Amino acid sequence: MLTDEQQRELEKQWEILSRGAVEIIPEDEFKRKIAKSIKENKPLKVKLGLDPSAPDIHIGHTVPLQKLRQFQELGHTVQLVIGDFTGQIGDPTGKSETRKQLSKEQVRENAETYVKQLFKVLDPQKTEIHYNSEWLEPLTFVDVVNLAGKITVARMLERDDFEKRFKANQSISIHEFFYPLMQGYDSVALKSDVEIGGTDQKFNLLMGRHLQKEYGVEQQSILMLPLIEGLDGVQKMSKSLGNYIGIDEEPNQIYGKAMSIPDELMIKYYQLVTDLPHEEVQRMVKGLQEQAIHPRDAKMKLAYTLVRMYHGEEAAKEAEQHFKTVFQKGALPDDIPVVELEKEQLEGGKVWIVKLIVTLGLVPSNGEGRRMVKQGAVKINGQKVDDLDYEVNIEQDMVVQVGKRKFAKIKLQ
RNA sequence: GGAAGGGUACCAAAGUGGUCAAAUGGGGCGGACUGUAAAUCCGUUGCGGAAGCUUCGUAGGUUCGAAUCCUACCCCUUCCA
Repeated sequence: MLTDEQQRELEKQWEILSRGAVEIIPEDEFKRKIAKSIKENKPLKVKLGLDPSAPDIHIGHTVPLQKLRQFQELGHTVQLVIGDFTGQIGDPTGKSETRKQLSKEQVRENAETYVKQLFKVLDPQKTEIHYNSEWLEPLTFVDVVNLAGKITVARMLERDDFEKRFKANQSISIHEFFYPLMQGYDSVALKSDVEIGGTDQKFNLLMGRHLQKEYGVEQQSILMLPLIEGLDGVQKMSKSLGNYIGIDEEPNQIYGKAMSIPDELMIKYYQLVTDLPHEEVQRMVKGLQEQAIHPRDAKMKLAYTLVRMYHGEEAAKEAEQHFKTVFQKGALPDDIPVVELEKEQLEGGKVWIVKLIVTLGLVPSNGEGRRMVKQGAVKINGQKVDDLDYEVNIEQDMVVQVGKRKFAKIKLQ
């Protein structure tokens, strides 16, 4: 039995940890684990698996990270599993190109940047870092066959994407079946108490429970968090889709990208990827629903918060100021990238407009450049240029703009 | 191993000897309107300042001319074994 104080602690932890979770499997077991941890004063081991092929973290990744942070603040331990072994095998998602294999050194290198970024959210003192090659690589073929024997094909085909592909008569490689097995085996090796992941991970997470039981290890509880949509508001945030906000990005970038998300997404972002106190988020949500707060202001606050989280208060203020002057007042930003031009590139001080914007790196090709000029997207010192044959008299500190966001300042050599 | 169908641009999908740098839709990009939101409207979407060049799985061939026909190869799917 718990003392009254312990009981209160349990309720508090449960309230915080279950907040925002889409599903907890099984709920009562998870609660019992927390209770036991409090009673025995023993932290829970909370596992999160990571894919080392994409070493840049975006705020989509921070959804589980924020949750882990909460675990840590309540005294629990985080087990980060870097899937270096898994990453060497291939691609489980059925996409056609095979993922390029990473060498061990690359993986370690990636992992380092990765971990550095992770610690912007997590507490290093309460984080263990593991590489799953540690226990997967030594397995013999017999071990692997035994592992495969713990599961049937029918069970495998329960997994959503396998099922779909199977029904659609699309190919499924045998090795893809090993992905969930390997991930599940990680939980066996680490004796994890809890594993967290996105809703898309449900099958893999459950596999961990299944295998732990098979191998006689206490089963982990599962805590599933929502996936977050990217800047387009439709697709899951991912690097390959380019709809992400990276936590290592420039303050102005983060601020700007945050401002461009659809309104409907704001609440989700507030709830899942900010570190604001629960009560404050609630106020915001209510304000928006009752239209007491202008969506634009709410979004600016969101943008501000995100910059503050990863670059600090000062940077957030500056980014906000920058946004106001550049986009709300239409002024020029004060940090325009300076591009140096060599004298040889100028013929008598004049350069063809299309060539100029290509040289400055504002557009990738002449064709694209021509289009931009034709469409009135090009400005020189604030003056629109839509004459395709225009020859520019290059001057020192001339500012060239393409579209709303791309600027360059010319420096003559 | 056998038989059949298929591989077209960022994606989906037309095109089956010239008028095809390749319809249409989605996505992207730019402009207008706004709040760098949504919705809407307009434009644009291989490279090249032009002549032209390269592109329809890969390599050859037929032809004045090929995404389209022929040959070989690679890959995917289905059915049979």
